[in-house]
Amino acid sequence: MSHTLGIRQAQKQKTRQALLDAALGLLEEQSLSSLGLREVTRAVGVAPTAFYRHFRSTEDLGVALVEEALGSLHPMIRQTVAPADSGQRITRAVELIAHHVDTYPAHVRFIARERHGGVQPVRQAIREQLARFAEEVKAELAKDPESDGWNDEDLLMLAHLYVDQMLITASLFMEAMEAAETTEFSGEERERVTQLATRQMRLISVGRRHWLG
Amino acid sequence: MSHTLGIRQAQKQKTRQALLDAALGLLEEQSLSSLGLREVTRAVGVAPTAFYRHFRSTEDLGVALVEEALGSLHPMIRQTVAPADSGQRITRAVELIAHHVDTYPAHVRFIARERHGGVQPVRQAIREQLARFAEEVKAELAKDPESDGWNDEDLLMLAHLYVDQMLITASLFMEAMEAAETTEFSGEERERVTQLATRQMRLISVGRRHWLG
DNA sequence: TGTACATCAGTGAACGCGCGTTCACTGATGTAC
DNA sequence: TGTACATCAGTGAACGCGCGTTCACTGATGTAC
Repeated sequence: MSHTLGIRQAQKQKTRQALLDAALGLLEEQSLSSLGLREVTRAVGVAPTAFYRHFRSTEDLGVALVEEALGSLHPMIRQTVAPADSGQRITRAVELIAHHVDTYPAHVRFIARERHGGVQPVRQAIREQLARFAEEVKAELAKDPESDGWNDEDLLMLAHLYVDQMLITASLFMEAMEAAETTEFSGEERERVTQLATRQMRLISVGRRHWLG
Repeated sequence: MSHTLGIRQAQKQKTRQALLDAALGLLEEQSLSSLGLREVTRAVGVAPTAFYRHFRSTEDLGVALVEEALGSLHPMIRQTVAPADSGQRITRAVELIAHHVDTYPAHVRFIARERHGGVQPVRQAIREQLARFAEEVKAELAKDPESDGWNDEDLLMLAHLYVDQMLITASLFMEAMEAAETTEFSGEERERVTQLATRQMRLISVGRRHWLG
């Protein structure tokens, strides 16, 4: 039978998750380096000191958020690079990215913001996870017949290009969402980003097909 | 004859520049959204209240830093896309980017960090300047014979791809520099980034050459 | 099943500190005559 | 050139406030017998 957590453990995890959620919400309008411990506990409704039962500092909480945010990204990336013919793969990838931004906007914003942000351990955690994703994408790409004759280094180079391009596209959808809240052109902006991202990925795919050719 | 500033104006500009320089230094280890006004004036050696003679807030100072940082980038981008044969153009572009990161590391870090940072007016200022750069790159690309048959939209799409790629490359050199301070493999890391960036740009150029082909 | 003790997530008071902002000021620089 | 007044970049004291961290605590949950 499955192991059930004790009441105490379950409640602790619930509070921890509430802290993570509250922090993610507060990070919509600021960076991790200015996020205050008291701010987070106030939003959850617990005493400031309760924070220390879960995290050493807001930096530490930030690292936990990286795991959570990139955990949600993981299955999305898997789907993105799953086999399909090239034209369809790109269309599907852009749709998946748009859907991911709709579903986890705060996660996407957090990663984009803190990837180059002011907190070193968080930057490093993001860099490590993205490197893992690139390895995974590389493994998928290697399965394509188009990858015949490619060496490992070039495949990894291409994988990084795709991963970066996914993040850029996610950021563009994010910006479009934010603009939509004030300018009422939500659908148009979104369509424009879809077109742009699709063409950029197509151009990269064309480059791939003619590489060394 | 050239107009000389009065002593008062000259001194004021000097203090203003000192505030900008100090802020840029302090932003190596944090984000703009956590930068304090008193921190900046303390670093310069003036009273906190002097800050208000130059900027309304640290946000306002941030917008001024965008102008300064992307002002220094402007001539670099011009050189980067200046005519040359394709192979040489890419080699030269990567060298120029590496040199720019060496010369203005704090500017590069600032733009990478605040492009998706927590301060909306600063994000917008960066977005506007990058859009201007993309327009400029597009104008240069349009001059190439390879651009025959390309419509405006696709040229701008390609220009954005190049601009984003330049920023990614700059970030990679930045990371390599930071890693070098602790791991003593400075030259190797740098060479690795040069190789990676060169190949990625080459792949994009191959895609360009065979686009619609 | 019941009892006695241990654990530990969350509390609440207290601390010293640096923050952003206000205000009236000073004294060097600028200007009018 | 000299004088009298205006301007204004930078000062320094003062303010109320929220911060991160410490500490001894409480009381529900867990465990041993």
